[in-house]
Amino acid sequence: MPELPEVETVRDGLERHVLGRGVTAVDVRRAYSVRRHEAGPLDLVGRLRGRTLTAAARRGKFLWLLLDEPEEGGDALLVHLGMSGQLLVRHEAAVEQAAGHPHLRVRIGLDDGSVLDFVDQRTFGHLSVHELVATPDGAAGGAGSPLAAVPGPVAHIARDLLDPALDRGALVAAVRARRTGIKRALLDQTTVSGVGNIYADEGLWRARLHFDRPTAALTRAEVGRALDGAREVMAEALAQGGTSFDALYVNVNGQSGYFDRSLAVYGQEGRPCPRCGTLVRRDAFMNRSAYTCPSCQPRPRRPRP
DNA sequence: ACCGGTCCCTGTTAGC
DNA sequence: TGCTAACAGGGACCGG
Repeated sequence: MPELPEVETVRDGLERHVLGRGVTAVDVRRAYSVRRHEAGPLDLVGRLRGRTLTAAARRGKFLWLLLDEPEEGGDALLVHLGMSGQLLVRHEAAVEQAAGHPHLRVRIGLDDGSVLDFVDQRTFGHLSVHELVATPDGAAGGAGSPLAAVPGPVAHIARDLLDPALDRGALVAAVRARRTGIKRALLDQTTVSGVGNIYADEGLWRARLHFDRPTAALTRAEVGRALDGAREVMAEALAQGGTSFDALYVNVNGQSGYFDRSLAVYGQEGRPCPRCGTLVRRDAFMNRSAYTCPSCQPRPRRPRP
């Protein structure tokens, strides 16, 4: 599934391939894929047609394309890829060849004859148009952090771990102020964004912390290790997968082979921990999974109250 | 205000 | 072989 590194790869690909292009047509094949655009598919089409794509931005797993001739404060096409979403630029013969793709949800025609296709098998992803709002980023950025203009639905999303403006000290404090387990805190988008199940588990393994350790009882150093671990794994994945947009066009979905080789615990139930050889364990967690090394990441003695 | 549980959706795989 | 259930999971939403 697209995690933050894949979303950043897509953003980078959009920046290099569709900026400056004008929107000539929008074909919404499945209304569910634009469900977050409250005024409906026809309104979405009207707000995009004739506009020019002027910038590609991202926060966490949300990405957006800024639109020209802004209204007061500007507006943008907001995209979330969900579990299986892809944004694909198609040229020439590929435009027609892909027109019948079974999972093509929205097709955006561009003024050079190419199209930007939103393909999404499991339909958790969505597109919508929103005006930009200013956010003080109090959740993670703290006082003195730069203001940011983001689409309305992103206003409550904290800065992500790859954001240069992230205030690490304030984030550590915010995590320790929570009354929950460390993995829940890492996955809470209002505290820090962009950390999904994979990077939470890998970051906690690097930090040698069990996912259910209470945040309030962790030291600043321990929280810092968990955040740094997640950030480092994401940065490494980004470095490995950064060319997939150019190379494939058909697949910006993270299937570069990186995960097969590099994941220490995620999806590795029953296989040896790369650090100590103890077999990796899977636990049910938040309607999904949590993977740990039982030796490196011992379970807290007392469960959280 | 904060926290935890539930649900949305579809295709693949495991199990009986 | 054919069916059902489990699973993948970010984020909106809701009740306590």
